[in-house]
Amino acid sequence: MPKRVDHRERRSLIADALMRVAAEHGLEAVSLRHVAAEAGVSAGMVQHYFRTKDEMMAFALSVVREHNEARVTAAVTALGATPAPRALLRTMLGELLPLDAPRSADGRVALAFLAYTAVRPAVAAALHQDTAGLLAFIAGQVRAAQAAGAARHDVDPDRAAVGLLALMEGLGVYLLGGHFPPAIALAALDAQLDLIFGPDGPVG
Amino acid sequence: MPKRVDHRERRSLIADALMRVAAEHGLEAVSLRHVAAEAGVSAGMVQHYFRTKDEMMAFALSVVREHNEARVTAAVTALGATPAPRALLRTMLGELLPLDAPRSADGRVALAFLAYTAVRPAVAAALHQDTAGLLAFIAGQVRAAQAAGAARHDVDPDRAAVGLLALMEGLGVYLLGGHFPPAIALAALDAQLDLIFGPDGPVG
DNA sequence: GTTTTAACAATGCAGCTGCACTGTAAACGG
DNA sequence: CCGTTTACAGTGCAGCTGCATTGTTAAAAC
Repeated sequence: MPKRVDHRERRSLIADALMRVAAEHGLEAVSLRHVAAEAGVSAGMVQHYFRTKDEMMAFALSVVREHNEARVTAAVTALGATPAPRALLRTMLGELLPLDAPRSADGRVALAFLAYTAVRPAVAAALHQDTAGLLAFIAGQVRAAQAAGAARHDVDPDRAAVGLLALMEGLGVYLLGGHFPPAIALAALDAQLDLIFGPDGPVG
Repeated sequence: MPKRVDHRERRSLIADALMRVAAEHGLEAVSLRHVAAEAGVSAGMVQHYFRTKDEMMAFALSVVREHNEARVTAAVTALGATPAPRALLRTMLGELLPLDAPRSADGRVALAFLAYTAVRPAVAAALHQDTAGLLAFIAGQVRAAQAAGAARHDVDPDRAAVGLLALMEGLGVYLLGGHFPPAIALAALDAQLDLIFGPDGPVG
């Protein structure tokens, strides 16, 4: 072997370039040569680390998922040991919203992949797991708040979880499309939390 | 002139073919020749009615918007003269969800265009108008229900409208991705209406 | 010190892309 | 009857696509 190289590092380098291209020009602008140019490497090198374009796309999708997961866990752990469910959800869902440039770039890539996987169902399995995990987590938080008397008892935790997650996704889509500014999205998120936890919930 | 032809009809024919291609294989599979083959016409004819591909894409986007608008107005007018706000919104938002094959196909195209316009902001102006119109309409319905005592008074109509529309959009995205079945989406929509109008609103 | 092998780089190729261009047939105005 | 105009069909072309192939270099294994 020559200079042994960290494969993961190179693949991440390429995937980052891919995401930059996708965030700026869309997924259909992603080609081996474009990505290679963006990464500042030769097209041959890209082919060396990804045997096919599909393999590269799949890896990039997994990176997007890891970004989101890292964001969620970072936001959650930053709140300390036993945060109030409402504050936890507000932080978590707010973190997933494309409210600044880096999250907006990630969001555009994620949206592109959403459209991508909607047409290639075989690739979408991992996304389903993420959604299911988030739903279970959110529902658990709502249930915990109900048990503590900090949420309305006439809401179904599972349906509320679906509603909360879908609301966040929809807000993200509209934000990415520039349909309304971030403040509106945050206000809608808080209003939704008010509806579930009551207007007097901890952390308005 | 030879046989005078209805331009709009031909353009619609081509746009329909484009949407079929986009719904099945994504927007990146849309090419002059693919669309022409799907429409059963020559590639030269497509070029005759659309001078550039961008012009064709823009027209197809407008067709998607018209589809949605037609669906909304049809659903609304079918409810008669003075429907209850909650029933109206339930019908309208339910109609916009990709719950069956034709709406799913339209939804996939719409999602593809969402990702498309997120990267080409210049094309998105018309979509903003649609969103603004829907938001104003929904907020008006919530306000009317409040005035009639048929909705909670502690909800802000504008925020509720944003929440309702974003919820619907998010549910649509998750449905298209196959993240959960239609029944879950409808349950979440009804639960959300319960939160805004109270569990005893007309038409459960 | 030789052989093997990983890490690239470069080239080539068939196929597709949007688009310009040319050709042809037909209906209308004169 | 004729020229203009519209509605197509067909061809050609430069450029890009993914991918296979073929180098070339250099570090590791023996």
